[in-house]
Amino acid sequence: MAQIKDVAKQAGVSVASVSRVMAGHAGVSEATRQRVLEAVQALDYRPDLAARRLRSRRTDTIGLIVSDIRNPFFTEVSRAVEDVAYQNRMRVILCNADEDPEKEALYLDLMRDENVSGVILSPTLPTLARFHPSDYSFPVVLIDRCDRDTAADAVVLDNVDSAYRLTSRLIERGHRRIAFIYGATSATGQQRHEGYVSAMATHGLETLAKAVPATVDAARAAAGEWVGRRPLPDALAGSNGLILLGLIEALREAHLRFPEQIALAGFDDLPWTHLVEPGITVIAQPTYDIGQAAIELLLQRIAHPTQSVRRVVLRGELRERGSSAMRKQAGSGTKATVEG
Amino acid sequence: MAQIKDVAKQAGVSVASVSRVMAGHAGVSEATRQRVLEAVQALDYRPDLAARRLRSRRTDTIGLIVSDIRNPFFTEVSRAVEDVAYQNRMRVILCNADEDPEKEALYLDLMRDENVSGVILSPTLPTLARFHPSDYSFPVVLIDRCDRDTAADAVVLDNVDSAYRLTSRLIERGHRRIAFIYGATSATGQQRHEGYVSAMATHGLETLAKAVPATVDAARAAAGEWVGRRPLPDALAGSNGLILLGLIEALREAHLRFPEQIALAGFDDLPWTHLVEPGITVIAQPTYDIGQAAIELLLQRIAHPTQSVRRVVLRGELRERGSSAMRKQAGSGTKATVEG
DNA sequence: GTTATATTTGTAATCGTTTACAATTTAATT
DNA sequence: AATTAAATTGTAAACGATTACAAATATAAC
Repeated sequence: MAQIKDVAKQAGVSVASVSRVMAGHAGVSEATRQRVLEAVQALDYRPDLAARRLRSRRTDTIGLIVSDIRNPFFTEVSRAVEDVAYQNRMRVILCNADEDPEKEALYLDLMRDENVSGVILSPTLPTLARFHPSDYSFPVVLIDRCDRDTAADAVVLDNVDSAYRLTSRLIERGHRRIAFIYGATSATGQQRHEGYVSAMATHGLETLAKAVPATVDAARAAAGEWVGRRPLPDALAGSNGLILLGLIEALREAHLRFPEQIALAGFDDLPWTHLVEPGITVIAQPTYDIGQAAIELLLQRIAHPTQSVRRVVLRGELRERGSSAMRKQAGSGTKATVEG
Repeated sequence: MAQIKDVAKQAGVSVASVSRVMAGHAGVSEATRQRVLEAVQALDYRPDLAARRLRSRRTDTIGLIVSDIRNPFFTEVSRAVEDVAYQNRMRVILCNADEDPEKEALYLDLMRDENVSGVILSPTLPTLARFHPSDYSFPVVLIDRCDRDTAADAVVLDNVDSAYRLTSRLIERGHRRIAFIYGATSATGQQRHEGYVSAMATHGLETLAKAVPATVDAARAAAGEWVGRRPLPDALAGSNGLILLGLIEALREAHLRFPEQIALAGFDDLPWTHLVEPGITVIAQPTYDIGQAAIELLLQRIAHPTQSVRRVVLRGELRERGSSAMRKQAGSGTKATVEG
């Protein structure tokens, strides 16, 4: 492997000039710039990153710690982060905390070791509760999960509003007894619950909510209890994609059809929400935009460490499909049977 | 930040001893080991990775280049890779090539720059066609996609066999005119097509196959042609999850129900395959195992650079659900209507 | 108690860059 | 042409670890 001194010799200049050209620094004449670039080409020189990072004390690397890589929300976010980061000559280290606070702490430690320029983090609840930016040696941008009073850069959905709108739509469609099953282990679940409660209160309706661990199985079990009792709720709503999946499974187990026997709605517009007949009404998150906003916010923060704390709130989009249809009305699609 | 010499001073030993303790090398007495560890604790010392990597010329980092991070297959693989890697004190750089050969080449270049210990790669077709391990400065393990004659470490599904079994099952169920829509841009699509052709030939049946770009839209368009014509095929099969999704959308558009009017089967057991009534018959890939096998193979290769080339072939599991049911028979589930 | 051997320790060179600073060249001004 | 200022270039000292190699110490063998 060619080194910087080989290039310098070949180009007939000093190593300093080569370094300056490689880093794109000013203060080097066009003539030497050309000669250096030629030598670089000729020798296929690539600067040694370890040496560069040691000396310059910068890594141009950012860390992305997601709570669950299997969640399509985070894969889409990570695509955006990666795209923008590489456009800005930054590397990305992607870590999956699997909703485990210990793993999360481990990865945050690792970020310190790697001396990253910054981190994008979707924190677990305990980490968020104790989160202070000053505890970290690098700037942090929170995504997806953030409390109202967390003093940190963040990019989040308008969770309360979105849940309010989703619930309101169910109410508009004639549903009254609306059960809400939400994730107990994340800030988003709590905030979406808040929006649900608020919408129910506005319309003078009683709430039927239950907090569960954010897994398909827990949601199915919880929903199983609701649908096993009589009277049935008019509608079931879930605070995220996994929970929604659990709700559907519970309905299938109980041989209940939606929307004829019980309506359904939730968060996250996953690939299957329009496939499951007659389609499921959801709040769609602007996932790519969230990632993009997060990395841009982080790059700004890195460039201006003292600028004031910013919070970007993006709006969820209500996508209404058959699952939230009016009660006591025949399914409008291909199904022939009405009310079991 | 404490440095190695601070620790050495605090512990009353030389920097060499500290280094040896940190690296877990032998040849240091238990007494000094303890004193060093105490000093490390006291000063909260963490070795500088850039310095270590520069001097030792090792990064203990592996690269994982996946073709499409949105594909659940790859997210699951990446979880496994990450788990095993971190257990072995290795870092992972995850890159998403988005099925774009140029991006892929860029990332492979980046891996060289990062001086990674090894790379796990699911190559695009052009890269695979010209793939020679010796072209890279690091060991490479291929996953998911590999030709029969590629001389490289690899972990793949038994694509031909799995497709053969899937097709055979459709034939057993009474289907004769089976259309197969497969991805033209990956080795897996081609191999699964081969298995389909082979099964059809074994049973003396004519093939109805079409290669498409591996996207939902392309699959829907292609399937749209089949289902627009008469006579209808008896069954539709797709070579991966995205294509399967396209097939279902095409059926919905044409108001065709499965399995009553046309049967359906495919690859990849995604979260929704059992939700779409009456469930879709698929070949499930052991995704986590594939990732695990890949990283283990890579670690072995790193430890023994000259060992002979290995290929791990994992078996796909046929999961039969309602979508492949016998022709001319009423749906056995909740649906009331028979044959449109 | 010597000698030989094995184990443990320390010194100092090294990894390949960046960058402060000084030295030089070029351009601008008088 | 002399002087000053600006732009360019080069020299050499970092950056913070690892690791030959030599030196010192402990252990074993006789």
